[in-house]
Amino acid sequence: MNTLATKYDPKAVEDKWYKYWEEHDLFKSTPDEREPYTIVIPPPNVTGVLHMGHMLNNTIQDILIRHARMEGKNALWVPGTDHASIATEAKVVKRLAEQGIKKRDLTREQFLEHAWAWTHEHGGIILQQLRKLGASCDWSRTAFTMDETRSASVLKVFVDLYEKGYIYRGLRMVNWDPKAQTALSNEEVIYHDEKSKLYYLKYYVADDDLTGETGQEGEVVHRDEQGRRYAVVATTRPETIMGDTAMCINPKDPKNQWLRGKKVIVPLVNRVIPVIEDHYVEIEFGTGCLKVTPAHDPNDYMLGKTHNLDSIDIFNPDATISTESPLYVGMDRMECRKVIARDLEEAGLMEKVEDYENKVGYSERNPDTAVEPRLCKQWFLKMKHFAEVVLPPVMNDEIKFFPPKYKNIYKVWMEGIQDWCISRQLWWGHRIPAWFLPTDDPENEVFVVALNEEEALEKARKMPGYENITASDLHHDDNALDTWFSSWLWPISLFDGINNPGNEEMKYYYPTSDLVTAPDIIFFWVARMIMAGYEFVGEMPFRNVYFTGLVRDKLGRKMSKSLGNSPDPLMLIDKFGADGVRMGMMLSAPAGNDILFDEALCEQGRNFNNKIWNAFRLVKGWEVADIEQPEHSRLAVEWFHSVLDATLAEVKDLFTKFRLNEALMAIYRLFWEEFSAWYLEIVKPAYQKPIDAKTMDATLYFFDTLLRLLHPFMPFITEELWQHISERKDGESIMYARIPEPGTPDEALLKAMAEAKEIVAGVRSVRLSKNIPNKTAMQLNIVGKWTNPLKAIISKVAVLDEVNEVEAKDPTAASFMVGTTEFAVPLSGSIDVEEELKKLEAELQYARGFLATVEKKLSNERFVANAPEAVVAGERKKQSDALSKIQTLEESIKALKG
RNA sequence: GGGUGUUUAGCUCAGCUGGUUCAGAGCAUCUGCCUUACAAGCAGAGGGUCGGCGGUUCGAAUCCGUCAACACCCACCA
Repeated sequence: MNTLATKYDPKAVEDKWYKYWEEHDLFKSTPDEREPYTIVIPPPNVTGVLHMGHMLNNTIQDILIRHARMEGKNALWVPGTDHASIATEAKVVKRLAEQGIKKRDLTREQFLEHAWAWTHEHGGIILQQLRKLGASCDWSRTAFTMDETRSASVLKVFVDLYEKGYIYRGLRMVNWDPKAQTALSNEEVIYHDEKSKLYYLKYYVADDDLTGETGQEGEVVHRDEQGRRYAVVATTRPETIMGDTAMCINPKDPKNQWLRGKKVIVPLVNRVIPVIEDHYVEIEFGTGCLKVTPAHDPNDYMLGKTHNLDSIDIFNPDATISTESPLYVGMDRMECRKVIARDLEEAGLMEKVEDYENKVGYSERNPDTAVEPRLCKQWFLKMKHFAEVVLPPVMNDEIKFFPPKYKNIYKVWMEGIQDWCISRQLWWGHRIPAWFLPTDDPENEVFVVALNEEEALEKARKMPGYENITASDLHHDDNALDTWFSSWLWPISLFDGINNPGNEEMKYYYPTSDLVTAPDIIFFWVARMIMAGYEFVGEMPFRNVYFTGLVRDKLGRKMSKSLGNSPDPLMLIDKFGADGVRMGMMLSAPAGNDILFDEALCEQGRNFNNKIWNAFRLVKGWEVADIEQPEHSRLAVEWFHSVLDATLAEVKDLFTKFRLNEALMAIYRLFWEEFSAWYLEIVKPAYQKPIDAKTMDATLYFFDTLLRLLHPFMPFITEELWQHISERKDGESIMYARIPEPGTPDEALLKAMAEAKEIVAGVRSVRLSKNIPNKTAMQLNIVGKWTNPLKAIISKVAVLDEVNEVEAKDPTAASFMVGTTEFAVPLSGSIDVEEELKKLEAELQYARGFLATVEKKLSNERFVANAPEAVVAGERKKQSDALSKIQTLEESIKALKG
């Protein structure tokens, strides 16, 4: 008798095996003659902590990596973290603020010291957490987007792209995050529908001589009590009127013809501005009058350019009102909106206010902060060339997207691509390798782009007029690069392919195999990595991209801190074990759909662990003796080989399609149903009786193979049991055990077993309804001939002491049908004739109905004429089967009644 | 305002080019069992007009049209 506990305890084994794997360098990969299989991790924020999204994502990656390793490939999973420029800087600023330190009181160097301190303090926590999950990353390669190699790569690429003419500096209306005080790319702006107000403001006509009305139909003229005329402008942002430099109407708008050529007065501000005309203005929107604020709206900026308008920037970088404004200086924009609405109302300059719903852009990294359009000089990367290069390989599946619906999303983005704003007014990040030279004309900057200051100086001295310049005259650009400007190089820079092109590692590991990521960064990251791959290596960065779903709670809501519906992954691991949680994640993760996470799934995972554990206890408890192999065991071994082969083939196929949850489910059922409930029950020797060697060997082989199949999903318990199943050498691990190639299953045998199971279920059903204990051996009669080859199995599992062929059924026996064959279990006592009749008659009725539909089909000449022969033959078979079944039932009923 | 995807059992999902793998799986539910591996378990059972309507076809969950609901992506109507 074995002494193992009846419940599996993950805590006792998980850390032990992780340590073992690390100590024996089992995650490590170096180039060799095997086929490589490579994944680069989507680098998490260096100071972040593990959340459910990471959990899902990294579980999938680990499953793929472990599976590839067990297929004999040289599997490498490269880990690392991202410096997350804007998010990390925000955290550091916040912490400094808590200590009473303001960022602007620090020098760049001082600030960076704090940032590095923060990074070292929190950095890598998330990588420790990944270890708990079982992630088999090659930790010796752990990289950071701001480490030496990666930083050098970024600078080199910047200089290269500048020299190729793809990077330029331009004055543009950009998305400004007033909290972080930096520009953002278009992709970093998240639009939300928002309930707001539409304010209708009165713009009086300046020096009104009351002439100019056309009297045409449709003309709308507003007058106040004194008869003074005014235009009405609808706006959602009254606080920007201080920046108004024109009012615009559509020249074809009949309502506003009288305003043509006039000047109007900005309310409260009393600035006189011209009325301009442009077809851009929608006649139907509001009153057809648009206030133009070139400094604070992209469309207005465009109007300003075409109509040569002044631009008044009334905001400071933090979105408080600047001294350019005559009013409300220093007030926050949101506060100002309220105040100015009140003041306009009081001054009688507000026609009306309506409820309105519009879209407002928010900063991705500061979700409470509305983005402010702002005109400023930034660095941009021209994208057209890149988009043209990378669209075809995705569309023609050289790079495959799973699920493929993302191809279309990718295509639309590429076709409408805009230049990428790559500069950020931040310190935490890669400093832009540009140096400005002194110049008398502030409108025209003079700068050089170079890898470092020495080179910059050298380049500067070659410029006319700057021959004698010194290093102290150079001003290094203060801006940092967008974080994604380093992550887009990740699959290359991890192998040092930028600094050291064509090196051995690049040749071996690049292109990587699969990328696993969430779809929300398809543009930020996936698309740009493809661009970088083709641009800097001339080859795709990965062959397949598997987009996971979003992790939601079981009600389908997004996980969020405010809802409190986001479980802490480490608490889950503590409660259910890493294997249990991994399985819980995977059970709920159909390819490409969002996953509705429910703790109950981890429970199911834990229960499965326990099932495996107990199956192991059973098998390990058997004594082997030199005895004959029983017939039922021989058949069971043969049958299970076939099921195993079928599942091996199925799982192999599902892996190529990234249908991992289905693969797991197939293995789960194989283990629980086929192996535990059927196979083990068949071969299990009687209590305290030994087992024959042949069956034991086969069983251990099966168990071993099942553990291998399960290992990618549940690495810890499988290693634990695999190590116990037979003697292993130190350093040996299931991680490198091969998953066998599937053989050809014996279809006839599988079919026979399916029938055998039905017969067994029939007998068990009789037992249950007649209250016959499972231990009591019974007799089973078949009406007609036995054709099923698995009689021995049926006898053993259904606990039968006698199996006979009979001519006719004993009317007092309980009967059931499998296919067209009737089986009968003779009962010593009398059966409930009434109940048995009811059951048989119900079955008869069903069979007759079924026959009717089949015959209707067959009597349809067009069906017989048009349908393929095999289908018609199938229907005829159904017909004859139904007829024979009906006959059998009718006879039974007659016998019972008689 | 454009575009894409989804809708099949109480829940989460499979069902590929129309027909014997066609209505399936897991979980949940119900019934009976503490049967010497496992009650975190065993055995058995019930449960769906395949979102609605219309069409093509001998035949539709599957193809076409249309409507509806939900989800996501994109877009400068203040």
